[in-house]
Amino acid sequence: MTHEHIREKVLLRLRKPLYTILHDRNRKIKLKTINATKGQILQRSGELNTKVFTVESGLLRSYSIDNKGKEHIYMFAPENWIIADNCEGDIPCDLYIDAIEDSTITVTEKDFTKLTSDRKSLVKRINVLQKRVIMLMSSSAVERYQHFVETYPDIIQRVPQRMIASYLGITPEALSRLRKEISKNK
Amino acid sequence: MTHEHIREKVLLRLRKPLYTILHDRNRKIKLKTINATKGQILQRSGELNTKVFTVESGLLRSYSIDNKGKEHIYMFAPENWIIADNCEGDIPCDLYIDAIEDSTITVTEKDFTKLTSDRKSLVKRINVLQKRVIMLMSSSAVERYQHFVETYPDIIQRVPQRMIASYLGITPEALSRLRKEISKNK
DNA sequence: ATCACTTCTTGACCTACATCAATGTACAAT
DNA sequence: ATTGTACATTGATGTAGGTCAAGAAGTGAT
Repeated sequence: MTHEHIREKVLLRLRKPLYTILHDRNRKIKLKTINATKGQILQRSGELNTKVFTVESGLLRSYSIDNKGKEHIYMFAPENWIIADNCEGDIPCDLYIDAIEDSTITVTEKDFTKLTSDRKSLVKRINVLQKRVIMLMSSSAVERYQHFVETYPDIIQRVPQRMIASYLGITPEALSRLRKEISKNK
Repeated sequence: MTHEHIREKVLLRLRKPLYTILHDRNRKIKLKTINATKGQILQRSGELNTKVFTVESGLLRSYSIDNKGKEHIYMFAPENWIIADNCEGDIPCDLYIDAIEDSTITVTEKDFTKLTSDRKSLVKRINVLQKRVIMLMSSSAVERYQHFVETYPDIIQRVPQRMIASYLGITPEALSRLRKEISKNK
């Protein structure tokens, strides 16, 4: 069974009905309280999602699935925690969110109009960190290097390699060898 | 030479004079513009620091130093980026910040009084992520596990081990073995 | 009670990356 | 020109943690 097959299988398992809305506390500010049963999925990677979940009781988690079908948990959210994918309204999410225990959750919509430029920069920063954490957990050194090169092509020119290595979480020796491999395969 | 010795040596190298203030643009809002030369350190780990650096030109980096004296770069900050340790006013910083190139930087004070509860939660989240990134880069699986147990003792009771493993970035098998080791050494 | 299902554990083996040590290379200071 | 210093590369070897496969133990459904 190839990685593709495993991934397919895992993703299939995830295609289940979405949560049901049990109670509309206040329509005007788009705030709903829902109950989710253990295992229920609240959000899928790839969806355009603008929801923020506040856990009243129970336990949620957010996670990504890598190209081998392996889950990587990004965050647990017990009582009083807020959990959401840090994607903007028109960008597909990276994360799945589901319930580890039966949970009661308040759902609100992200309000992008209310974002001050100051808060926007915080949100952006969280975005970068989210990607970084997921990368560190699920990608090889080669993948992390290539992602870095694509994302910050200018930085590469300006800092010594050993600092790139230090950013990627590997040794300068490993980076040197990995670059050699990459250039060989072209 | 032991790790302690190496660490001492590295830390010694870092005890150099702080930056000098060249220009006070506006005292009232505590905003200063400074020039830093390549290699100059703007902030040290362990300091109580409430400064935020905005890079006008040049390139800064923030990094931590682990218990073997090894640097781990947390972030590069080229032109127009903001860089700061995400510590609160009365908690010592985890990060060093220095200049990779000669740089011009605007320095502002963090203003905790102005933090809305909403923004506070974003800042808190960044804090958690910062620790997580540094952990993933510089700590072993055992250390990450122990840190997790200390930080979220309740979560441990509520989720299957394989999810803890998935959060830590290791396999369930590895976690099982590592727990065995830890319990053996007690 | 039994079956299916999931989780945890254990063993054997593998691999990505680390460590250590040597060499090369560029460039700044004298 | 020469020496020093920081950086990159390469080789030999070590190791933390991954992979695969096989139990064991718990748990819920029939």
